[in-house]
Amino acid sequence: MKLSTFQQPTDSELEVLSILWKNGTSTVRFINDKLNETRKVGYTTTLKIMQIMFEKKLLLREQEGKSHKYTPAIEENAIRNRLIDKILDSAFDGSASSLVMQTLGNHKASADELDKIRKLIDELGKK
Amino acid sequence: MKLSTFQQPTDSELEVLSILWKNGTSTVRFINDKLNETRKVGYTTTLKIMQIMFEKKLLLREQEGKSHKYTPAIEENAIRNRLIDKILDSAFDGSASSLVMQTLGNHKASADELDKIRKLIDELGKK
DNA sequence: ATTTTCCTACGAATATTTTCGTAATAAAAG
DNA sequence: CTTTTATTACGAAAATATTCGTAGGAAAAT
Repeated sequence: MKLSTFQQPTDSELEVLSILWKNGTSTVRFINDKLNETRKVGYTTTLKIMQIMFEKKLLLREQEGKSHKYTPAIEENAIRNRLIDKILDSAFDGSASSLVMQTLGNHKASADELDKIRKLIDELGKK
Repeated sequence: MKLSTFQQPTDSELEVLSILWKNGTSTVRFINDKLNETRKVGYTTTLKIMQIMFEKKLLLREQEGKSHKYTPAIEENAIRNRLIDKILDSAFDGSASSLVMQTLGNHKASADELDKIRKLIDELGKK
């Protein structure tokens, strides 16, 4: 049993969260610069999205001089699980093993990574 | 290398596709009934979505008396891969093994399924 | 001290997705 | 034959997400 304690982030919001998870607490300026490494986004666009995220409680913020510093209010793993659940539900008939196999089949993993996965499977098998 | 030959389905469109993949060629009426097992949706809403999908070439259709029968124009696996790529990119830093481990960690798989995955890993390891 | 730069807040325009009402018409039922 | 039912096409409303312009003001540069 798990109840939804936060709103599902949109695609744009997820981009912002990813940058924050990777780089830690940041300003709008920093996030906007990062986004612009990939695609053109206006500063006020990013600002607006982050303000909305703050309202939705997806981000925390604190004053820092004239500007704000933002921090994710939710854990990366929570969102990861959410996303996994969503595609399991919508496209994999709820079958986790299908998702796993399809993923492994289409994306190279190093011998090292395969080993880690094997170990996890062994663990899971024991119980 | 793979280039995008079809448009990404929206969430609603994906629901329709799932039903079609599971049940085969169907009418709007059938899809709408299925959808209404889960949530309330008007008939013309479903009709409209399927008409748009036809325009986008996500569905094929053929006349059948007064009505149409629709068939998916794209393969389930193509969409599955698309969805996997998307969340890998947006939330898993591109790491397939992270996605796999997170999935296994959070969703029970039967001993049988675990076995199949193990075999796949062995296969992949050989190459 | 004045100008320029940088930030927030706000509102509105744009784009996209989802929803449904209405009209036309064909088929089925009576 | 007439009425009821089922279906498509179409357009537009509603809901949601994204984008950006403008104004106000604080800080920094000149």
